[in-house]
Amino acid sequence: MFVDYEILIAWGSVAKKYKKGEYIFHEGDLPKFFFQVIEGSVKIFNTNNEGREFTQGAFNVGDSFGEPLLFIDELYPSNAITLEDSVIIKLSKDKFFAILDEYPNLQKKLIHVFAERIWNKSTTSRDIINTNPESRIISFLKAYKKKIKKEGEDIEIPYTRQQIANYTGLRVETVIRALAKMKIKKSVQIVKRKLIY
Amino acid sequence: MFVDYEILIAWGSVAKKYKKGEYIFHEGDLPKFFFQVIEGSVKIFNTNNEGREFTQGAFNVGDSFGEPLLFIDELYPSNAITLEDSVIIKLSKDKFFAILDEYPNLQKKLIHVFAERIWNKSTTSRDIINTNPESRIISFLKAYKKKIKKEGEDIEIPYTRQQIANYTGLRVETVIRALAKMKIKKSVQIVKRKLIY
DNA sequence: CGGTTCCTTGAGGATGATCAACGAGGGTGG
DNA sequence: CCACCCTCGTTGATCATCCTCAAGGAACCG
Repeated sequence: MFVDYEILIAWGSVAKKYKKGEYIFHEGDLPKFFFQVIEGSVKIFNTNNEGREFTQGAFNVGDSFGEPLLFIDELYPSNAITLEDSVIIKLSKDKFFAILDEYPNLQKKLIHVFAERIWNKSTTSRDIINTNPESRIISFLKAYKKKIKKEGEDIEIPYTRQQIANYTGLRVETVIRALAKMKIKKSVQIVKRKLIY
Repeated sequence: MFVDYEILIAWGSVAKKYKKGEYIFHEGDLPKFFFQVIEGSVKIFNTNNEGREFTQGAFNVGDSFGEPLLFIDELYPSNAITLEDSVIIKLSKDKFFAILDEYPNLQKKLIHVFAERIWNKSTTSRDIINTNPESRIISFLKAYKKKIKKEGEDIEIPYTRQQIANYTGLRVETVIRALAKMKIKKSVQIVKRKLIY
């Protein structure tokens, strides 16, 4: 979702700078704030005890994140970290609710955004549970192209092998080997280590 | 979510009977209706080409389902099927929107329900991606107990091994063998094949 | 009882994970 | 310009885990 900066500021929200790699919240924290990215980008993710990571989502300039938790009585199920130096605007839960009451069409926007996230997470689980590495990777790539509205064309994928692994729940080596096979099958191209799909 | 029957009926919704195992919609269908369970229960799930199944969620009397798709421009990512003989109320998309406009606190309810679903799906992906069969099963059991608000006590789990497998993305045999180990470790009990946790 | 559904067990195999090592490329500072 | 570092990509060998296939047993129901 995106809430106008004027509104956020009028209601007393505070912008804060974060260095690359700083945590905005941790798994298990009590959710108290609405967050929106002003500059930079944010990743929401989980790690398990072996340090393995799973990326739940990424958020860029204009996106808010973590809002669902404000509506339910649960702790954050994941961590949020900046992917680069960033500025994040922060507003207390009750003020956020007040804004929602004031601007009913923000509620509609929110419903819309939540609906998208549910759809996203449904398709992701579906793809991850059922399939082999190659299909998982293809699903991920398709989702990316869809997100940036380049579904027709071949584009360079701006993710490292490790990032793809984190999004698909695979290991780097597995991603690399799968991509190698896919290159032979010509389902992807690899030019100077850059992935094209 | 739950919308009062009087409201639904006033707006011309239709109740339909379904036999056990009938499809309400299929993956790939165009979403056109709001659905709410009046009697019986519904499961939303995916299958892959090998017939493997993944359960996305289950819905009981009073629950609506599939609503997120009404807000976005996508086809159903999953199937919906009745788990027993059921009665489902059905309302066209635009009438559903009209109701939402009429009753703003239904919007709030909807936001709340969507938020819960997002949380659910996040924790599920987290648990499924990262962990071994035993932890996945424990996560599933915990989620179930939480849902029915019996978190303190040991209860009989009303799911077959196959159903647990479908929820956790495992195979039946794996579930059975994991449960056997867990029984030895005393993390679950099995009495006359019934699972207690 | 006969059928159906569910549970169980064993053997064998495939696949992805793990561990270890190395190569390529880009950036930085001397 | 070169040396160094750091991140990212790659490869091979080995292993553990879960899946697959097959068969049979237990429980329940009409």
